[in-house]
Amino acid sequence: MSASSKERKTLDERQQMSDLERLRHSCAHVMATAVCRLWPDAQFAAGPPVENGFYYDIQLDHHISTEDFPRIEEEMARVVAEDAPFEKVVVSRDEALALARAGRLGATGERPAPSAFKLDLLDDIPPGEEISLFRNGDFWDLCAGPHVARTGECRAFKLLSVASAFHKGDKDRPVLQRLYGTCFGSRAELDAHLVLLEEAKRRDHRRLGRELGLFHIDEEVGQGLVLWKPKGALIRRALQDFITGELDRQGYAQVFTPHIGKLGLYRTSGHFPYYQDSQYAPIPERDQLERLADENCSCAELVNGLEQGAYEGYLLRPMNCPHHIKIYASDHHSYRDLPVRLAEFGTVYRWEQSGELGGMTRVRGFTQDDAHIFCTPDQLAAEVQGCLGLAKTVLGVLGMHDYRVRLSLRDPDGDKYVGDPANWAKAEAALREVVETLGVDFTEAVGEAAFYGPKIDFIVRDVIGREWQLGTVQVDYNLPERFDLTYIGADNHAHRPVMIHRAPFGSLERFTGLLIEHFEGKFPTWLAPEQARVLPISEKFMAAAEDAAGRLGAAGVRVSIDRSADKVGAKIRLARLDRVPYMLVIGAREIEQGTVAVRHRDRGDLGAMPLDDLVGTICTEIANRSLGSAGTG
RNA sequence: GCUCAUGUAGCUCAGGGGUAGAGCACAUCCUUGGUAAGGAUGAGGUCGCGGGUUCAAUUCCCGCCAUGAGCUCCA
Repeated sequence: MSASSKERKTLDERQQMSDLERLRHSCAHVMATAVCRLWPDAQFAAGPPVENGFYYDIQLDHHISTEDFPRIEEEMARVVAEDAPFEKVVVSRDEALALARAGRLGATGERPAPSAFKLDLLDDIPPGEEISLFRNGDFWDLCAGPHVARTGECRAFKLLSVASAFHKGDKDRPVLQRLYGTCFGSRAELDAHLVLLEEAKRRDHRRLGRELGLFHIDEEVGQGLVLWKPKGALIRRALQDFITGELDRQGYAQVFTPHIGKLGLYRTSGHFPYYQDSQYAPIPERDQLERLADENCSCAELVNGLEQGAYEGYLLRPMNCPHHIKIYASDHHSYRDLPVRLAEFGTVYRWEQSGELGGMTRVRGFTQDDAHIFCTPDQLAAEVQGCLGLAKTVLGVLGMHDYRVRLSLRDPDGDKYVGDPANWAKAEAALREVVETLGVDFTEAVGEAAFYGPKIDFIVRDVIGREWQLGTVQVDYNLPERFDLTYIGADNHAHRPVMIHRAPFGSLERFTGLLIEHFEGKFPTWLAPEQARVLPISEKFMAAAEDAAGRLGAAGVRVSIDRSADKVGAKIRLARLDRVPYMLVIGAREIEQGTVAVRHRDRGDLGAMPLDDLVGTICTEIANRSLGSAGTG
């Protein structure tokens, strides 16, 4: 499917634009009018409404920067004040072509240069479909609409950012400047939205990760390589323990395998050299390197030799499957043994493009909560069901309900797929049947399947609205074939098992990043790196504080003592900034009464209670993996 | 990888052709306190890295590296 056909909406869909989308789309025209007045040689491509605003793609020699925003906004305000009507004019294709050739579309007057992008967009309009222009004052644009009545309605607007984008999302087409803005029905709504954007920044896992001491990414270590600091590691351990418990219950076997493998392994799997652009470069063997150096071989010769298998080397693994496959293949299997479920927190390395890296959500080295299930075709549906149930359980325990499920199918016209069409049909039917029983909404995405099989993905949004794939369940007919995997069936003949790749978290890095944003750092007690902090009123009560912390620690609670010379108010402030769920204040009063004064991160002052009561409360909360008040926001 | 922007103390940021500043954090001391910031003093910087222009560059120019937004990509 080409980008343009994916993006192009039918006329019907366009007419169904919501009021807000209509306003924003109109504001995009207002912005284009202003840009056109300031830079008459600007060429416009497409300018649609998007989720939180609108953009217009512009080709212009002048590089628009944020410093230009005030003058563009001023000009926009003028266009709004003029309150020109948006007038729709239906034209014939020939008329539209003539106007575009005269440079009159996306313009405030005729120009020597044709409206090249508009000509291109005209080409995409199917024969027979109505072609319309919209005019506001002098500004004429090829546009199906709809629009608001007058420019005066676009009062509450703001330019947000400028970025680049390829024309029609195609990297072989020209790079355009994409100017983003937003528009609301009222100034108050706009202001509320801008406040929301600011709040979103405060939830950003990169910021919280630093403030809470969870992880660090160091230039000298390498881009996209996450260092889990002690507090982040505690969260990860809690997650791994949680998932391990679920795997034990569901009959998985845990394995451990190395992070590298010989190139031949990946030639067999098909990942080398075919996908080498997204892998770290191979590690050639030392004696081979020395021999080549002696022969004054060039780099290109080395690369060619590695690709063709003339010399051997190792690869940082881009996925765990081949190792698990080799474990499966190391034994003979009867149909009675199946399914074989091999699980590992497996670390993989992928050479993601530098512009795509960010925080923990897109990294170059990450650990999947991976497992591979080898089963008979008949077992496939039940196994997939188990996987989906696990993913759903995991998300449910964490209070993450704002996700969508995507059933990714093959494009029947595509040629990138491997395997028997009958198997595909069977697998797709099985996945659809299972996902329907899951009790969540799902969408089907044709053409999104992996080349080796269909899959089901769990997709969540981050704090700035970007969608990320987390958990995934993928059916694979390809690798069992390539590695010639077999099991002996009841008929005493060798049969090909089906493989399922699945990872309910996706990767611990991405999942933890999204979890930080989901909880705004306020992890439920079972995940909180520091579950309780003892705050002695003064140093005089340090012994009592030590005693209380000792008893909490003995009960398995992660507890610390604030030994600073600060007053209680300051200690509470710091503990709250660190998002510690339970604060225990200890002073003369508590010692006399044999209690501790408890304050909860979200619930405030809980009053005095015997320490044993509190230990019981906290331990129950941890054992139940209770969400408490976390995750409700 | 592409376009644009950014890079000054651990963090958030101000400044600006004549080798640097604030707040917070940190250290020491005073204070020993009652539920979101007690006070004083001090330490801390090759102004991302490398070139160039200049008598002089952290400041201007170029290249690189990193970060951010968007695009493209994600087996």
